[in-house]
Amino acid sequence: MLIRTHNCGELRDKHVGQTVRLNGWVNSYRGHGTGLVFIDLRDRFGLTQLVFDGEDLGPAILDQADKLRNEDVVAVEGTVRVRGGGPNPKLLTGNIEVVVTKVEVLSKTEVPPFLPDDNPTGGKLPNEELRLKYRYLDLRRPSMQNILAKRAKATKVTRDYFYENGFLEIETPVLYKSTPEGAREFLVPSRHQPGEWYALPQSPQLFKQILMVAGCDRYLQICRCFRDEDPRADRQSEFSQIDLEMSFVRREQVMEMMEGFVRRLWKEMAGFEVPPMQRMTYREAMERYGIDRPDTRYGLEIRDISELAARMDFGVFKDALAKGADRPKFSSRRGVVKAIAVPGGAEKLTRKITDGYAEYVKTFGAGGCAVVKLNAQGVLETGIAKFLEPHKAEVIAALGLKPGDMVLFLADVYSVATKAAGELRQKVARDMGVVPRPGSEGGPWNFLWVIDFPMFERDKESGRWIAMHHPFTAPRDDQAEAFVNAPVEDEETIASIVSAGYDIVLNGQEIAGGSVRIHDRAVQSKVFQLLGLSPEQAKEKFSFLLEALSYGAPPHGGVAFGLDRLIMNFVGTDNIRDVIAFPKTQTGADLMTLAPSPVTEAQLKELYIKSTYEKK
RNA sequence: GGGGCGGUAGCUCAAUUGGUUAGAGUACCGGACUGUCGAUCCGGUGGUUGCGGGUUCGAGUCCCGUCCGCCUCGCCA
Repeated sequence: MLIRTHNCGELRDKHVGQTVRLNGWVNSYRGHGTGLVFIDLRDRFGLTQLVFDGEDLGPAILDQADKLRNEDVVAVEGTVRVRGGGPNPKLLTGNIEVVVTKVEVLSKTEVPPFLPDDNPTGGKLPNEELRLKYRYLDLRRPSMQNILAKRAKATKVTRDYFYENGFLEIETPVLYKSTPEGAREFLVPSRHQPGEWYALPQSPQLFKQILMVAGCDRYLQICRCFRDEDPRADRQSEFSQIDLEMSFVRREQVMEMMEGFVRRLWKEMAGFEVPPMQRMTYREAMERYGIDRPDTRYGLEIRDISELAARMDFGVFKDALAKGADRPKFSSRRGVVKAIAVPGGAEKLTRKITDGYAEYVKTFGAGGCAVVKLNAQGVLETGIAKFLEPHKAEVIAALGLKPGDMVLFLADVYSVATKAAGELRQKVARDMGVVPRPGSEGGPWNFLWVIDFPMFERDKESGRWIAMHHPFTAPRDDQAEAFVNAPVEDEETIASIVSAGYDIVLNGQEIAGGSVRIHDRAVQSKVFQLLGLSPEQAKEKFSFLLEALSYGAPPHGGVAFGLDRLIMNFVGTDNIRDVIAFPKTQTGADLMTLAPSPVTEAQLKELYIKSTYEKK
């Protein structure tokens, strides 16, 4: 084999005159019959033009060139020379070409179902289903190679940063104990213990805490996590986290370390200097943006106008406000009226669009969305104008309205109105064109800490308390005493306790989340009590952790970053499958390997399993 | 589990109100061509319209079911 001396992206003017060997794939063939053939040779480093020149070398070399087709794998030897037909500025190697003297076909290809071309004729890539089936062909596209390279760089920067800061990279088991709260788990049967099962970890949460008890001090892992829930455009059932944990810290130390990491990562990946990150409480985020991961790159903030709305003679508002009126403020079941003022919306948001909003908010459980315009003459128009008219001055003052603005109203219980308003705000922002392009295209990267999450929330179905983050999340340091002393039935106090948790939000997307963990047994017992776990039940589920914590646990805390989402930001895609080498479909299938697939009866028998699935 | 969109040549798409032999570009095959770089020019092969039913004189088109993919609600501590 003609082993390469260079790759296909590195030859320049300075190599002219040298004899070189290149290996790669035939990217395109441009023939000129009996005399001259051009072939672009591709590897992941670039393209180099090869020339088969009949004048210099006689017809034999052209016979060989004629046999080559797109995606054949070849090795060539030849001489570098300045291009005879002028340079091609589109290629890094565009000043030179290699005059081929020897060709070796390393691997002849079948006609591929599609060519790995980032700019195919017609401008559209083959559909994703086909590209996933032939993933190895799709990954040959330069842009996919670029993504894989960026991902590799991001994980290297990650390891460098945390290694420099004293973290140990430690692997934790993939076959693990089932702890069935949280996401649905993937299960793996045990051959040695008939009827018993492993679970694949939703995250290495408990192991990393135990590593702190084990004296590892600082732990890092770039790990695979598994959650058997329906995927989305930005979510796979099998995904990667940058997972870490630190000993002898409180919230500030973890946040400082994370911010340093984000700063380093963005500098190296995007050349962007991350400014000091602002902090916002969960409550403020919910009030102003209706979501716990607010996109603060634009305004359109949500206002609570419940008091004003109560005085309006409008049935929809009155009915909503009557709900749970005796409940405390921010109670999820207390009625509220929320408003979003849209500057310039009167003109831009047509009836058709606002009708669409009414439909849109229904998907989040809201009944609809009332609309009013303040026209260019300063007159309230359309929708519910007549109900607002008697309170016009107050409405204008409360929402800071100017002629030409529009207001969208949501009236419902707090949880529904807030969520619907938050989602609607983002949709309106897209429609109004006020969302900046992602940072990879020059727009701002907007980082934000969200802190002071409630420790507990009521489960929608059962009505029981559930941990908002997970049951090992500590209360904020100044809240621990009040928490331990609060009676279980003291709804208002329990609901007001905030945790020592923190999320990093980037442009409205949660990219990391974590917390300081409980290392105090009184606090941990109280959490279990609230969650309705008896000491026996807690012991059965988490005995290994509780036992570990009882043998000298250092105060500790940690965080996990969603690696796939980080990479999506650096490559500028909104499709998570683009940043995973071998992704799965929405039904968890791998279209290349055709997993999942049936297994033999013998395999099942060995695992003491019988399938009850019946073929239709 | 619910809602929406899609599936026509290897690929990207078209096909009037249900109406002749389902077309185009590209890929592929053959031919021409000595400076191309999305090469060009000429010719050709290529179809179970995802699958199964139904309505109709007639179905790519309408109806029912089903499979697959995507988006989304629920779900994702």
